[in-house]
Amino acid sequence: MRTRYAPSPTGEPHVGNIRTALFAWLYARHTGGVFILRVEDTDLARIAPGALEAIQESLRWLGLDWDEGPEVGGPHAPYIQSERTRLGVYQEYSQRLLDSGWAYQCYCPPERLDEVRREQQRQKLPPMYDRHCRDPRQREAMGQQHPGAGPVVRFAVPQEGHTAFTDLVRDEITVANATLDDFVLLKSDGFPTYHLSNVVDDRLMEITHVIRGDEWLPSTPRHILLYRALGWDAHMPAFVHLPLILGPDRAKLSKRHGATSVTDYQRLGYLPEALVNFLALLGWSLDDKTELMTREDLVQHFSLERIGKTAAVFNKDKLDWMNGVYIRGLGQEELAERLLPFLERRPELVEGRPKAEPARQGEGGLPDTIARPIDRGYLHAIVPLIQERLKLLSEAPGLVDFFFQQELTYEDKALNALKSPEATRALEAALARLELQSDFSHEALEALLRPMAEELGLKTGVFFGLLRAAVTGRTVSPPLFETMAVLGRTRCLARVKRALGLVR
RNA sequence: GGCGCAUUCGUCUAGCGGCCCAGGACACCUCCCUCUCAAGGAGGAGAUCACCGGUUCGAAUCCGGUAUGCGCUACCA
Repeated sequence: MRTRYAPSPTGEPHVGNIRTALFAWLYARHTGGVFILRVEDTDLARIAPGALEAIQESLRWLGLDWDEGPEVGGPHAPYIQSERTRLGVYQEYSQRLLDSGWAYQCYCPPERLDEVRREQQRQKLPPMYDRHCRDPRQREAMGQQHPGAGPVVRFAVPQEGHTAFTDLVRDEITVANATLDDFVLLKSDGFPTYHLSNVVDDRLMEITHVIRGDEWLPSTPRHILLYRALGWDAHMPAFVHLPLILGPDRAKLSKRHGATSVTDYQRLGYLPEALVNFLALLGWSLDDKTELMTREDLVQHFSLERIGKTAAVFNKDKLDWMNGVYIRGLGQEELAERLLPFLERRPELVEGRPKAEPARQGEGGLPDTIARPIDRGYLHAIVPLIQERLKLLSEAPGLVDFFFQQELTYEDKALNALKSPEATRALEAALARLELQSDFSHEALEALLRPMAEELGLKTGVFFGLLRAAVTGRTVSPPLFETMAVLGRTRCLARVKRALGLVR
């Protein structure tokens, strides 16, 4: 089996798009086939600088390796369509269609096309090219009228009959040829349109399964017609149209919906393994129960038969949950490593992150006042305390900053809780005991402090809350005794004293 | 406007004629655990299977129509 992912380098790849890559990759890996990356950059106006790199980075980050394509090469190189255009690949097939009468040159200027379209819309007719230049005499006249502009090549769609094909997801699809217009194959700049380049390259690269988004379903009949016109009937690939991914408003997911590019998710602190798992479940399922699957599980179980037909809303809450599950499943060393770039705010450590971009939401890192590089040994001690409290890697700075601050900043809520004679009395008593305590293991601290609550006539929740506020500056933190143990005796004593100083 | 596709809890989905007055997951609610927050455990609420008609002893599952939604309708992919 040979599948391909054929993105257009117009920007950072978006999750809907990369889901298509995932499915094509999964199918190739599942069948022991070949996964190809092909770049469809035939629209000069739309290509974005750096987009190709972003696509490759995204694929790499998710672990979707390609067997043929940019950088790795392959028997059908080049894999970049602008380069193939320069080699005359599409020109050749366009000429072949011209010679066999399946295509014709069209000299209609854009203004005329616009006008025709407007008129059709006014009359509530389907907007289609009126096939003006399909007539050789008209064509010649038009050519003389507009000598400057290079002509485009259009496909001569049969005006009668139907075109049918089988989609592996949706079964039989039939369209009346009369509803198809004479679409452009070769643009006046000499570059092919998607329809031509896609069909030609899929054949030349011996693609067996065309796996792509549902938005391509309507143009598949054109592609079928092209295969036939080129005499490639016997080599028709199987078509697999994937259900679309929708935003919360149920419209096709796009940039309007906020964070949708793969690199955005990376920056926000999602794990690639979580994203892969989540994306695989958008339009595919194994059974009625299984949801957590590693990349290996997915490769092993993936099948075209179990791809769904209905468009799916991207459920961010569920992704967040799944990301938390994967974070909890990480080894502590591993988690610490992955947390480092988010803590130090060293963008170059977040793989694939293009160098000098301004920090985005969730990317704050620890305050600049905290020395870099941060102490790894200390971080390793902290990690177990926050592991089950993280949904996103980017949440770490907000959870651990108090561990690192030299001069603790107190939340208003925490400070207010300390401002009562009761609180002062409790803190003073605790401080006195802590000063005599040398063992700062969490067990020892608990053994020391828990009985104190009763002595002071305070509920443990209240008493521990006061200590928490004094030692972390927060009303919410990891468990008190473990936190104090990690902070250590010196910091704890200093902080309790400082808190007393602030409220006395 | 034309063409195409789709329609099961708020969301992702299971279901391919009787096992389903519909199962799982996220989110939500309650309780348990508990020093806060999480995590975890136990429950709960939530879907007249879009609607109408047909086929059948029997339909979420098959057929037809309707409605709604989405996609496509460029010298963009």
